[in-house]
Amino acid sequence: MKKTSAQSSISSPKSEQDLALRQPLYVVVAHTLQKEIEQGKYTVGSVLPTEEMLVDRFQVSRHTIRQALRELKDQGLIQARAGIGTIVRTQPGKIWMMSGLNSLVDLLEFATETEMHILNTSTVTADRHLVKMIKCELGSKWLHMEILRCLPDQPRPLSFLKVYVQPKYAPKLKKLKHMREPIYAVLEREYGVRIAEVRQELTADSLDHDIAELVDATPGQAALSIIRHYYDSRGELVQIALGYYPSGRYTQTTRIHSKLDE
Amino acid sequence: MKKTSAQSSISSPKSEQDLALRQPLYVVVAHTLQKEIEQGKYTVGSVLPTEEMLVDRFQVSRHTIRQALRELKDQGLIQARAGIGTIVRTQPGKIWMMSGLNSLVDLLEFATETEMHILNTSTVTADRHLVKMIKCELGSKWLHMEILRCLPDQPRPLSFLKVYVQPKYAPKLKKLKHMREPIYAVLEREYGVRIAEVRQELTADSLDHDIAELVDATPGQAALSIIRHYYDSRGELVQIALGYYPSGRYTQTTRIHSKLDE
DNA sequence: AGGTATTTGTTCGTATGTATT
DNA sequence: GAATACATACGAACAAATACC
Repeated sequence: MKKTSAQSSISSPKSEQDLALRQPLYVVVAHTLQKEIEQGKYTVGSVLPTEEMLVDRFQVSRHTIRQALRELKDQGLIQARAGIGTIVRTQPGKIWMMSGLNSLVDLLEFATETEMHILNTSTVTADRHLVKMIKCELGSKWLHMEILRCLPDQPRPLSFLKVYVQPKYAPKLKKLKHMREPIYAVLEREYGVRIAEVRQELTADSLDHDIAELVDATPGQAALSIIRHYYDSRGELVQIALGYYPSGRYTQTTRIHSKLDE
Repeated sequence: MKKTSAQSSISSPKSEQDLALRQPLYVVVAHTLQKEIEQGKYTVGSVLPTEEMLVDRFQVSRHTIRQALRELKDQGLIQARAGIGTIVRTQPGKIWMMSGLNSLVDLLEFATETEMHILNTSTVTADRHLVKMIKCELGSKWLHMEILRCLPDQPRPLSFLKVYVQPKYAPKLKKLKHMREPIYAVLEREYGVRIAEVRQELTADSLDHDIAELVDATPGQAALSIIRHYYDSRGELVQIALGYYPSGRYTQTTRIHSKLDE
């Protein structure tokens, strides 16, 4: 007499869960609310239903509702204040599409909008120079690809990428010449790999002659250089990308929130 | 017979709580564990005590332990995996001190280590140019300060900052010429303002002549330009900072995690 | 100004599911 | 398959912040 009062309005009890969605309840709730915010059901500045009302609506415990709201809070989507309620802060996607990078979802979705032209592909062993560049293990082997990333309606490339992928994923990658989807999407489709975390390191640099020519920029021009390490859900490093973004073509916004301060 | 079994080993029952620390239990637990990781009690790669053991040790519920661990997880400090345990991923502070920016705490602590030389102070009204630069409201008034930020043992400045602060905080700021603490610390000490969120926008630029001279760099050299908007816990904008970091003097690392993907 | 209702924040307890060894 | 350890989910209560009268 405890199991009978479970889910009702958000996902069918057992039929649809078989193939696709066996997701936790709080994820379902969070997604539902996020979609509704995107669709304008709750506008920026407006107040979300109280936790108790959401409990009634989704027929889950307050604990589950709060966990869902915490996800949205961590994304900077909403802001909760005791005594007031939960207000919508920003509309996801809309404004930040091209520049935003607040969550992994944003990062990956942004990558989807670009075209990838693969210049060359090779297999490399990490020497000291490469170890220093991308902070991998000495002697480790990698599939190396050089890529130009372009936006559909822009004359000049967005960036030049040097990508290093674990060799076990080489078969499906090494013959590619052109992609409309990022490499992580290929890995997911072909190998079932899901990226769970990205760590990136960001500096300013001057473009050298070779790269400047590739991206149609002037040598010495300022550029963002970004090194990204991609990890799967088990914490294994699957991909490293080194990107050069000439100044004026890319801006990155980040949100840093405080929960633990002293 | 429920309240008597509360806190014991982490904070004295009622004596020390009066003046300073009336913090939630999970914050205390999180801080304690973080300090212990910093001090090497748990090294990188090692396994933290199980949640049940932590329940015994801190004499709090598992829910509270999990909330504490979630804080550390969100910072990228630890990684939990079912069936395995909770492993330490990175040692906070140590390596990333100069470069790291994973949480607001890192950002603010990093700022503490620098010396600020205030070049000049003035009051400005936002014109179209300023609105475009720092994305504030047209006609709003700001206390403007130009600052050189230096690291104690480095010959050249780390960065040049143009800072805009709400005029209501001007009295305690406008006569300053030198600080060993960042502006937010002054605001907190003098006005009780606590920064709860920072949004930053990051691009690469070439240094113009004036700024290059100030930071002892060559004109045209690449630099990170970072715009930061500081908000308090009520979501009010209290400060905007525009920083120029010549290439080679500053690197920023960020961690992006996925919890909600579809 | 002050008290009460509302709403989120924190904390306890308990049970079951899932991943790993 | 069994034991271990984290993940998810239920319920309940009180505290703290805010709004309203």
